[in-house]
Amino acid sequence: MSKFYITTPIYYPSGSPHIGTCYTTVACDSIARYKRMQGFDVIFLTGTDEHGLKIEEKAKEKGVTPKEYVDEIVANFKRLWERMNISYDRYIRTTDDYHVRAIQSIFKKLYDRGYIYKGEYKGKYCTPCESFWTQSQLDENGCCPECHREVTEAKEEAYFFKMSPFADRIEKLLTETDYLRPASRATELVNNFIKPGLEDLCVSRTSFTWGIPVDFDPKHVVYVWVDALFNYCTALGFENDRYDDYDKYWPADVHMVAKDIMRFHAIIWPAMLMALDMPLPKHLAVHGWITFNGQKMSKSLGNIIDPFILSDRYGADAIRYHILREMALGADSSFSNEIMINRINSDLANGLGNLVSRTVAMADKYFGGTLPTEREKGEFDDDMINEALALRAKVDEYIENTQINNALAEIFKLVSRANKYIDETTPWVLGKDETKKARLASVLYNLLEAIRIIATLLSAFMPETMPEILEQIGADKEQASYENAAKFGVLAQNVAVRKGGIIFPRIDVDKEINELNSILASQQEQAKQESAPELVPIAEQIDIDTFAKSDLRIAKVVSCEKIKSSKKLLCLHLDDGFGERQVVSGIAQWYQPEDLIGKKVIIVANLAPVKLCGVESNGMICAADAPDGSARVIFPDQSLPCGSKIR
RNA sequence: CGCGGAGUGGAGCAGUUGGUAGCUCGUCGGGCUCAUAACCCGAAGGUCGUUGGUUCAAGUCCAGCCUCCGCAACCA
Repeated sequence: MSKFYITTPIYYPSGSPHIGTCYTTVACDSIARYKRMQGFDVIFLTGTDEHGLKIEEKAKEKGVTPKEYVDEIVANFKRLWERMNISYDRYIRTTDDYHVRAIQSIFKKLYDRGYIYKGEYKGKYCTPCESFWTQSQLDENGCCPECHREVTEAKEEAYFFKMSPFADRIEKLLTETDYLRPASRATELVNNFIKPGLEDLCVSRTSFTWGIPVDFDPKHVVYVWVDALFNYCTALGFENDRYDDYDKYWPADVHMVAKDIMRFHAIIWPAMLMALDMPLPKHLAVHGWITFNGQKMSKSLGNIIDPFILSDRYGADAIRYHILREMALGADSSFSNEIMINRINSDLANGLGNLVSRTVAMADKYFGGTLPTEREKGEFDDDMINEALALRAKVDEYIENTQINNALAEIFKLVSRANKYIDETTPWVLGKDETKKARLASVLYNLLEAIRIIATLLSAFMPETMPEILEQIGADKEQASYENAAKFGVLAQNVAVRKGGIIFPRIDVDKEINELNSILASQQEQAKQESAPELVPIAEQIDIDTFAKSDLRIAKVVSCEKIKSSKKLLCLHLDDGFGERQVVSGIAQWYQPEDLIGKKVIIVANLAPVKLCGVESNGMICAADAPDGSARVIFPDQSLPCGSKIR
């Protein structure tokens, strides 16, 4: 029996799982189930990446230990996976002790081989907080985001992983093999990261402690790359004795990830495996994001789609079907309540559900539920039967290429074909004619067979409802096997149907959309309240002399234009009373150049010049934070002359 | 000129190596009545973002332009 190893990423439990993580997991689950059905020896792995500064901070905010904090969220993830019928074989947590030990030994191995070396990490350092920050983490004044005091350039001792030795091999992996799916993303990676030269990767930190200690240098903690990526191996027992099937299952057949972490899996992960001379995973399947009404999902927009709510309303399988059917491998897919409900109605309720319902009802009505064994072939039979017989091979191929949406589309073509077959053969007419009983039995039998094949193949994608359908059409487990999905005539000639409830109820579109919108609105309200702008604490006290060092002046905007290569920057030419001055300001999102030209503003006149996106900036325009997160420029009394000093 | 993606009937998308546009939903008309007002058939609707080029022939190749999106950068 051949093996098949498929993984989701390990998710970062800094918040509840959303529809995007749900998609990745459901997609992997469906492939795992399909492969199991085909007889593969499958391991399906998912888990959580639980270390790092962010978790440490969130836990601190809540007043619990980091472990307590992640335990709670992990429970949430597991609850959702249970709700969505995720059949994972293993769940790895990077806080599991076997993983911790394994990572320490992997880190040491990389070090011993010379691929990890000790170096210096440069960044902004806040002395009172003893914390390192990157440029983007700093607050709006370029100060420490925690205490809002000044930061200094500083260096931190850190371990680095050498990337450059692997650049060529990685480029080949991306451009000359079918590792990356879709392959079209390779150019992006090569142009952005490989061609400019791969920089060595910082793989340890001393600025936080919630992580795996480097055992030979314990003031360091292993940073996410080594810690998280190797989960795919440690979960099989690599460098630990919790499991012992690394040799059997590695390399992975498919790593599925969303596009935001493609880079890590396409470049960094292969590099680390190469450094240890380990086999590389066979495929990296990259999918897009689920966007909500065309926008990226985000907490601040309050448009996070809650899979718990949706699955409670429409059932896990309906949600699984919708997201699997909608998402094409490379591209983003737009989600809206309307699209989802329409899809559920047309495909599941009108198409499949109704097909089962009418077929079973007719078997019931004309034959009391049990078909007689006499048969009579007729026109249209072969056409539908052939289509049914050809289906499995097509689905196999799509699954092989991780194209789940196409696999589902293919299956639903047979649903349509079967519905059409009913119209072609008009069983209700046959039912009125005693001499046509054998023909009628054939028609119904063929329909039941088509449904059996459909439901069998679909059970990997909709594991909750398909058994119900199979039950209704009188198919037993053996008859609903993968093996039998490529055969016609498997059900007993005198098969007995069991009429049951409606499997996919039709949804009242308008009513549901209204209700979902009101749920969304109340969520949004809640999100707003939770993120109610806490005022930035007043900074450390200073004396008048310190303040006097800042020279604030009135200046008039003479001209202003957008800086083309950036999204947020405006370049302003000012008259500061002494002459012309060029200032760059990050307010392009909120102000058009015309809004500012001719206006007087307040500038910090004695700031050291800097270059932003290549444009020199001498000073800064004063602006204040608005509650919605935007910045509003402060306009002083417009009669003040340019150059007036503010004090 | 930072990198990449996208612009196709009302909406969402297919269109492989160039040969006069397809699918799903929606709309309209018809049929049927077994079924979850479901199902089946038919019709309307597109100068395939724009301009120019290559070709007997371009949505499909080449060049320029416009618009949208994502990433990166950056937000003093």
